[in-house]
Amino acid sequence: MLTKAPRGTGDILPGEVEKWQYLEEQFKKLCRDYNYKEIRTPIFEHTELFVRSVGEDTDIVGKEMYTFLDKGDRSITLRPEGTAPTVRAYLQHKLYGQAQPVKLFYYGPMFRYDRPQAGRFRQFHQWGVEVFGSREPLLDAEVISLAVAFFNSVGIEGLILELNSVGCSKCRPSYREEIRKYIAGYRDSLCLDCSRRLETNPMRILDCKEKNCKEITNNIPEMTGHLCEECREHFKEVVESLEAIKVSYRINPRLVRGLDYYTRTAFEIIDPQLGAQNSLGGGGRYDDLVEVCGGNTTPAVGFAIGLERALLALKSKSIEDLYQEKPGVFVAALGNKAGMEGLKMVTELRHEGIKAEKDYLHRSLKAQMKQADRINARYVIIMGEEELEKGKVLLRDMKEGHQREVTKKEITAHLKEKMGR
RNA sequence: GUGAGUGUAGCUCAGGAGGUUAGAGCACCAGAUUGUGGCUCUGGGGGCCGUGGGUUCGAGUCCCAUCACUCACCCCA
Repeated sequence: MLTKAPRGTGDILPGEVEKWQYLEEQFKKLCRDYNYKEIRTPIFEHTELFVRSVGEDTDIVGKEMYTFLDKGDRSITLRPEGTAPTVRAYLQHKLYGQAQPVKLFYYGPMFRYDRPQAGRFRQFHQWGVEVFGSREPLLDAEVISLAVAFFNSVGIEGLILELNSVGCSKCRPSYREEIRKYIAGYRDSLCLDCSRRLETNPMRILDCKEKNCKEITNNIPEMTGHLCEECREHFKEVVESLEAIKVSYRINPRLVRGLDYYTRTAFEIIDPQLGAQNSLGGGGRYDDLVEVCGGNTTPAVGFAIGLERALLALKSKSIEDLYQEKPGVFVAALGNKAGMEGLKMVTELRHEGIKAEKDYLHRSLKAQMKQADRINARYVIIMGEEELEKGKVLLRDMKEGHQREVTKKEITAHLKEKMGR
């Protein structure tokens, strides 16, 4: 236990972390181009925030939250998602007073108490964007296109964008009733979860993977046919906008997201090559959430992408494809006196922006050469007693395999020129 | 929370239906003309056999429990 990370968590080690850095850079760059500003919120919040916003009947709130009492008897929850905290911050700092719409992005760890499996962890990382203050369908298209652009920019291919409209507080209740009525006759044939859903959230039955439930719901009228005038128009324009900017999509009338706050647009990006957890990201519109959290009516739309899953989809790509190790210089010093000179040398080189390393284990020259080779050193500076007495060092080109004497004074300038800096 | 599978060296794995000091490859360290990398050769260090019980003269091997990992269900990123 002492030497084991808790279940569902893990360390990101050198060799793997470079991939993370690569994805993080790409995402930040993209957000800058789309004019989104970063926001950083705490990784824990008052439990109430998630219960109210994500929804009492959702799996996240019902069974997946890391909740505890702090020493002041406050109920605290490690954030299971990023939208609610962003909404909270938006209201707390009165960001509605800024130029509209407010376009934000975030990145960080999220926590859900779930049984781990491929692509699912208890601590995982998401990044997402949230836009407040516009109900324009064109904005939905922008948000979706940003998610799609990210996957394109890092070379993840073969994804499917699924799209649906889940209606609004005006048209959804009647659709819910419709489902209830339709299914009432089949009540006994439903799976256990679904008979519960019939009461709590009938729309989720559409999403059930049980064979029986699927058959029952097969002929249920679709949500898209029950949208109110405004929602239907909105959905139509989202679709048209996506076509206008050439984002391909697939309408899935059964797409129902697991968080209660979604209205109208709901979408998910799926990698069919992945296992059971194949959703790389998803999001949608949540026009009522800000109000639920105590603010004025403020339409909003956003998405979240799972980093671990993006990495899974990227698996085929090797680190070398994404990340080039900076070539450097290895200083091989022989003997104690030379060792000190070696330290001075690497310090000087580093100050010049050249990657430099030396030996700290009093190893033989042979071993030091091996080390130099391993860290991909382009040059090795060999300093022995003899050379130092003459004020000179040996400069070895590891790639060409030859070496020559250079005076110690001019070595830095020399390398600076050679290493292109 | 439910189900199935798997836990032997840093990594990937061997260990015939229980029997001596638990092996290999890779990695690591050292040496092969005591100042020169990659290739090769030689040697070396490393293992509470996940943990705890039990059966047995004897358990890495059989039984039970437990923990962890993996995959799936549920749900989602």
